[in-house]
Amino acid sequence: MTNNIQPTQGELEILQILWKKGPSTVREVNEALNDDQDKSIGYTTTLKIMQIMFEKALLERNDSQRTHVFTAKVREGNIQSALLDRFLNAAYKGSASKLAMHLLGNHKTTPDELAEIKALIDKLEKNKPS
Amino acid sequence: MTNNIQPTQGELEILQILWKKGPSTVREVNEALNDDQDKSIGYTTTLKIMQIMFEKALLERNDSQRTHVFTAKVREGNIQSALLDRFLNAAYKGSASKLAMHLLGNHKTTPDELAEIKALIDKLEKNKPS
DNA sequence: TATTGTATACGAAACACTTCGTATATAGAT
DNA sequence: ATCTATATACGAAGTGTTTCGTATACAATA
Repeated sequence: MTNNIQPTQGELEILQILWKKGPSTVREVNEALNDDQDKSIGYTTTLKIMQIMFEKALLERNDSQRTHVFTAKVREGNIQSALLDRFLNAAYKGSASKLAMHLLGNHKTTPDELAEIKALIDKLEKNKPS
Repeated sequence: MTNNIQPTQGELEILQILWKKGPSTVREVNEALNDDQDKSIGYTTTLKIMQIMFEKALLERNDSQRTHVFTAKVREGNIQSALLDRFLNAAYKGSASKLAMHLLGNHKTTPDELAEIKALIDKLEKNKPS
């Protein structure tokens, strides 16, 4: 049940890094966090959050070496879908089409992406012939 | 600049009610909150949050009567777009098409809605002929 | 073996949101 | 004028997240 998982903002940032870079040490994650933008986060802060994430079972930890290596235990797509679900209900009262309209209307999407989405819609329309 | 506004979960629920029902008293909002689902929120809790929202300029207040009447000072679409923006960056690293794929893939959308979205895509494609 | 650098563990402070108890004001009925 | 019901105001406790200082462990090296 990945539905109940609610990573916080900080946790999500760490997950993004682990999803992108694969298994990493605290130091690597911390440096990646500080690479981003203008932020400056202390090493022990990152460590603490990752420890909490480990307790919450968001991360796996290999502690066979002195320097532990952490891995995201949850899948990117799963978390995204769960978060999307919450967001859709909280902000759009469940109206997926309204969200889609805002999404496509407000953000520059490349022609390729538009085509991809349209292809998906076509597929959905075929599978569900009312 | 409605971009900086970050209503909390509780604030958003109150905004939803005010958007739907229009100007309302604290009691009306509180009752609407308690109608929803299985929640049970005290009157003073609702009052406190609405007072804070007033301080944050999320709400307008007519206190010419003993019973104050509150109105959402922010537009539904504006808040939704701002929240969507944040969410898109936090959870999808800005990939609107990936979000769209999840959205359409995971949620039952009616044929009408799909058609509506497709029409929007067509329009976008015409306006931006690469 | 003693020193140094770097790792994790622990605990507490800072902050924000939510919740509600209690105080106070006021309108309306007696 | 007093009483009652209901309104807002205020303050503080409970909870969760983020932040980091400090303690402790340990490996490598001098």
